Amino acid sequence: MVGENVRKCPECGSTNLYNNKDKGEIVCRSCGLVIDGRNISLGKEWRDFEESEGSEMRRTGAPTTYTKFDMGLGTSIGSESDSFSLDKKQRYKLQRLKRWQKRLSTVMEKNLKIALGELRRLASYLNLPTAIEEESGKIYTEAVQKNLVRGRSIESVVAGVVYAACRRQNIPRTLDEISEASGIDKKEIGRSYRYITRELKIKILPSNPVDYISRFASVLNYGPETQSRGVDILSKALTLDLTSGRGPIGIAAAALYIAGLLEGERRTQRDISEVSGVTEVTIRNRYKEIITKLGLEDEIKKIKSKKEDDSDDNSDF
DNA sequence: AAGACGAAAGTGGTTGA
DNA sequence: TCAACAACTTTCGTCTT
Repeated sequence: MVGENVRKCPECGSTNLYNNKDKGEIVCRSCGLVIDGRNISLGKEWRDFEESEGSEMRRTGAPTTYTKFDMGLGTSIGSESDSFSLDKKQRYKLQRLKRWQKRLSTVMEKNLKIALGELRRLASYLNLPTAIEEESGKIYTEAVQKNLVRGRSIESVVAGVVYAACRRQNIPRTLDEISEASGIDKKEIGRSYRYITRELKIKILPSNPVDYISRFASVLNYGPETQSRGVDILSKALTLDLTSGRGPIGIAAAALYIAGLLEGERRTQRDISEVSGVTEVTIRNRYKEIITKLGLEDEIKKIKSKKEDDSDDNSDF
C-alpha cells in the first residue's frame, strides 16, 4: 500500500497508515488508531486514495453511476429516424423504452434528484466509500421504480437504504450513527429499511459482530492486543450458541469489554455503552453470558484479585 | 463518589393463530 | 388482526471499589 501521502497519525505521529477500504477507515499501523473519524469531511482525499490504489474505473471521464439519476449518461432515446433500419420487433421495443423513459423522467426524476443529493450528503458525513454510495443509489432507484417511496419521506427512505447498503457491504454503521447523520428517527429508519429490503427482496445476512470491533476499539483507544483479543472472544462466542437472535452490536460491545479487562485496558461499561449505542444493561447481560459459556470467570476473578493484591505487571498469557 | 450489578417494568417488533 | 413472546431499554436500588 504505497502512495499514502503525508498524513500522520495524530496519536503517535507515525506515517505508517493503512487505508482499509473495506471498512471505510484509515488506520494507523503503529497504534491502531482510526484516523478517519466519521465527522471529518475528507471527501476529496477519499477519491485520491482510491485512484492511487490503482482503481481503473475512474480514469476515463465520468463513470456511469447510480448516484446520478440517469446514471450520469444524460442520454435520451432518439427519434424515429434513428430506427429506420430496425425490424418491427425492435422498433416496438424502442418505442416501449421511450415511453418508459418519459415516465421515468417526469415522475421519478425529481424524487431521485432530491434523494441522491441527500444520499451524497449522508455518505460524505458518514465518510462512506463510494461503493456504498453506488449501492445505495442503485437500491433507491429500484425502490422508486417499484413505487415503494409513496407515503414515506424521501429522507427516511434514503437513510434506510444507506443502512441496507452498509450491511450488504459489511461496512457496519449502526442505526444510531445514521440517525444522527440524517436527523431521522432511528425507528423510522429501521421501518423503511425493513420495508425496502422486504419488498425488494434484498437478502441481508445478519451482520457479523466482528465488523464492529475495530471501530469501537479505536474509538475507545484500545490497543491492538485488546482488539484481537476481542475478536478472539467473539469468534469463540460465535461457535457456541450465544449469538442467535441477539443483537450483534451488544455482543461485540461485551466482547470488547471482556477483552479490555483481560488485557488490563479497562473501560467502564458506560464508555462502551456510549460508543456502541447499546445500554450498559445489555452489555452486562452479554458479558455474563459470554464469560460463563467460555469459562472465563476464573480468569477474570484472578485479574480482579491481582489488582487488589498489588499492581504487579508480570501477567503473561 | 463512581462504577458494577441486577430486578422490574416498559417499548417496539416478530410470529403464529 | 390480535395476543404471546423475545430482545432490548429505562429506571432505580444495592453493593463494591
